[in-house]
Amino acid sequence: MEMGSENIHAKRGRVIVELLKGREIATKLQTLLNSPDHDGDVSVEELALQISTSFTATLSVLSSCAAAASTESAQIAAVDGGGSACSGESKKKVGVKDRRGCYKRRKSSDSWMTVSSTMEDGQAWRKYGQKIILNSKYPRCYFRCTHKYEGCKALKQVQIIKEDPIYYQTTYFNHHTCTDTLRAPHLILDPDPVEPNLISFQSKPMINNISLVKKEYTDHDHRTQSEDVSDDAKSSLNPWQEIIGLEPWGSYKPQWDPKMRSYQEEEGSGFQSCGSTSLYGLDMEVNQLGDIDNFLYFDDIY
DNA sequence: ACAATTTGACCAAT
DNA sequence: ATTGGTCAAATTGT
Repeated sequence: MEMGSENIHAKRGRVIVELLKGREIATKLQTLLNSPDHDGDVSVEELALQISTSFTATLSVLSSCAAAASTESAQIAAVDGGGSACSGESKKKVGVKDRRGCYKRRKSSDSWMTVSSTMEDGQAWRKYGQKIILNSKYPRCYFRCTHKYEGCKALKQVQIIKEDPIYYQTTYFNHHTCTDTLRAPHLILDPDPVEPNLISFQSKPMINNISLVKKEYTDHDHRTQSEDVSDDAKSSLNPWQEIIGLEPWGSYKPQWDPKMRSYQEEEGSGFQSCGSTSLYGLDMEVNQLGDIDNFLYFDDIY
């Protein structure tokens, strides 16, 4: 296994997948134990073994993450501000527009990550790219806010991390600045799952902090009505109707100039890293595990 | 007709 | 040289 070559991003994804798997099996086991005459196709012992295996795999990934954290912590570190994005007059094919591909990573921006069983988040997005990602089974899709040309800088990246049931890992960059009237009319809610019922894993450089913060979260707020999720699909979400969020790590923050149709320098607001409720050590403010099902938020620092 | 998506090219960072 | 993020022409959808 090329464990060492795998980056933290990929490892994080695998951790999530493993945990999801484990919980899936645990739920199965629960069902099995609750049924009066459990003569299912799988034995209790078998399920227990699968859970154990899944968690072992998770721990294995985590320990390797801790080792790699220090070396990779700077991977998104920024080139300090200053020069324009496209300074050089480089060799490019004739006929190609000037600003193509010109962008620059920013030191930091609002960013957070969620894992959800649906891609739908109530926002109007427009896909602008897709990439095969190293060590990833599925491509990463790039979206920007539909109202980009009104100045909204919101972006997101979506990637399937697990199938059957399907899970999408979504990384958001920048909050929407477009007005409510510009958004989908029936979805005025703040879509940014910044401080919902959350679990945060903060690691500097390794995981040393877990905190849970409670907040209500209602599902219908995050789904469009036009988006017809079949009853079939809905039921398959349970009990997986959660979103797992991972905290912002540094990233760039390009500013789109609607008139110039180009990116401009800008430095923006810091992310309110829900630190107000972060605590050291393992702190469970959520009364029970059931609450976690609604929304998980991982606060993770590289 | 316009709007959204697809996809290879392009660029910065590593 | 490789990788990931973005652009924009071509294509598809409405």
